[in-house]
Amino acid sequence: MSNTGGRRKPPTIHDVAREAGVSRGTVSRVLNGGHYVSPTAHEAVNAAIRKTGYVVNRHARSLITGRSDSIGFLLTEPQERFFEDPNFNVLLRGCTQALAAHDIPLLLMLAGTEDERRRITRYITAGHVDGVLLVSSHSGDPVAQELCEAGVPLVACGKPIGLGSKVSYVAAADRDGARDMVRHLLSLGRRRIAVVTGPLDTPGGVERLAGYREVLAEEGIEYDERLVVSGDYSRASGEAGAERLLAQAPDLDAVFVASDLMAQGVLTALERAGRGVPGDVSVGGFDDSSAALAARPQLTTIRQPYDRISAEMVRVLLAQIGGEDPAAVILPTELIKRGSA
Amino acid sequence: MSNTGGRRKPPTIHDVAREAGVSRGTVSRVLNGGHYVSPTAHEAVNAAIRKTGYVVNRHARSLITGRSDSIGFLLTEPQERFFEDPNFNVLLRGCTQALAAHDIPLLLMLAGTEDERRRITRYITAGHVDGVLLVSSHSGDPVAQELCEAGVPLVACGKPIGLGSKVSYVAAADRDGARDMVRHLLSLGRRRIAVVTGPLDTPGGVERLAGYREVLAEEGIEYDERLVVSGDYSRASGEAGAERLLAQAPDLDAVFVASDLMAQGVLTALERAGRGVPGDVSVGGFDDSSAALAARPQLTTIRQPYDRISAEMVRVLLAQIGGEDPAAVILPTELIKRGSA
DNA sequence: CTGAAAGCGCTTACAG
DNA sequence: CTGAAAGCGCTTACAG
Repeated sequence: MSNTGGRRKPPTIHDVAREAGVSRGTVSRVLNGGHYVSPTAHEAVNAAIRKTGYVVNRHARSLITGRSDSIGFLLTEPQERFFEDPNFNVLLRGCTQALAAHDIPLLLMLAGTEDERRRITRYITAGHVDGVLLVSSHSGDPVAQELCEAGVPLVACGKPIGLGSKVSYVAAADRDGARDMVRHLLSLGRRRIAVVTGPLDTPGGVERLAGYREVLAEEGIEYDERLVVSGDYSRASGEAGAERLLAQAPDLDAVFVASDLMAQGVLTALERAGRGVPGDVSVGGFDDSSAALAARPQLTTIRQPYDRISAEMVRVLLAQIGGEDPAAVILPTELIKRGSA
Repeated sequence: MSNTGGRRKPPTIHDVAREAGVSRGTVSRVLNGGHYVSPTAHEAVNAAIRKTGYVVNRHARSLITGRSDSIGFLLTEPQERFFEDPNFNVLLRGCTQALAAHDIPLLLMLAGTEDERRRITRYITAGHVDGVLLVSSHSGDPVAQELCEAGVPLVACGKPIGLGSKVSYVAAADRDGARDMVRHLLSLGRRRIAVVTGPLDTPGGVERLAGYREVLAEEGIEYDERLVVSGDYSRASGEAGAERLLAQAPDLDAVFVASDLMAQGVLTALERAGRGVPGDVSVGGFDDSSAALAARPQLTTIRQPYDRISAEMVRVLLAQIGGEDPAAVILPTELIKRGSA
């Protein structure tokens, strides 16, 4: 207990064995599940562990098991998005906590530049982590590609475009969510519904637009290109997108925005244009991130179940590391009504 | 290169040695700085490394060096703040990148609950990381206390209250920043300047209030308790604080808010009360986080140099791990003028 | 400048 | 159920 200054050498399995009066093999067996150990020995070892304050040396263990018992959280998006988007935080926290429950540390890896990508790919394929939680849904991500080919267990957040079906992912039901929102806007009496999509090389970009088109078609409303612009999920792109929409289709009476952050930008542009929300224009977001509550008015939006998404990502990844086959998990979304629509 | 399915066994130092026609000791020497190695051997080893695609096994290295070559980024704040506060993101990213430049992975550690705190303290004191970047400035943080006593190299972000002077930290010049802001508000002709402080058990809470009081005293303006309330750095606490201020001191003509996020809340409350910003009331924030740009109007604020803060935290921590004494680094702030004051 | 050898702390067949 | 022993991949004095 008393550790006066400096770090002293921590006890090893050898110290525990001596204290318990057994061999190191027996201590190790207790540490690894307690199979083939007599109750007496088991107890003696546990007591010795408590007494010595023993904690396993993970390096020694990893050296022999070949596993690192750690997981990488890899972000290949441009750096700025990471700051700005509250969703990342929620995901990162959820994954860290889910892993902590398994006593597995999370290594944060940022691969923004080409150099970083190379370094990190090398690090991962060298086996320094047992698997990777991937946040990046742009198509043709070279890092994801390489990791896949190297056989590194991998779970993506959102369906990765262009990586084939052998890669695991966890995603929200984007299309259904979009459908719910557009139907909600219709139920409000809106007919000139514009849309600000996400990047069209991401599933969220493609699928949410698809949901929008589906509902319009089902209702016999003609698809009007002037009502459609794309953003990059940033607040600024939402603002710029709304400006283009107002110029192209001044008669719009609603905007479905593919992310809450972009919706914040849309609100700014509408306010500047003198359009009241929700009086003149209804605005619907997507995510139910903290941006939805920060917006004025607060955003009616589609909740992505980020808590469940992170938990499932960890579950699927650990299963895959354990030898299971890749899997895709789709989680339902929910319409959250607030002031903006 | 071609790695068809599955993870094959990576090359070891032994493979490199054989390829280069030298002993493993020589390979190791090349890996660790190249001292006492002939140019010929050096070249042969490098070529062999390239040819085999060798990457050092960090577990084996750590086992013998006793270092983990990894750093923990420890957050002991309640979880919610982590999401909401954009400053954390900037810090986390900056630290990750600064460490990446040294090829040192960052382990993200969240110690929100008592259980997590215990688990993480154990993990760290067991030597699983070489040092810790600490984000928590509440006084009497038990984790920080324990780590300090265990002799774990530690650098805090912001001066830790109650940990004595032997712990390293990097902080912005809180008091000076607050002084600059209050002087700016005075220069605008404001005289009834209110303040929403941070938690008074954090240096940011105490010091920014101190700066406010100093300037008022210097200008012969009486300190009025009704103009002072405290928040917890959250948006909601800013909103609530402004409401109390409006009730206690309806004649206020400016508010200095100790964080941008709280300032967003203040803006919401002022708007609801029908007070125009900056017409009726000038509002000054602190941080220059993304919240400052998201606010309407955009916030005049005090920039904390988070890029430099994270870089310095890493520098000081690595120095300390290398045997240097603890150090405190204070970085200057800057007044950023925008629309709110 | 270089090789042979010891040893870091653990796990895991292998005999008993 | 248990111990003795080999071995994971590396670094580092130690001789030369």
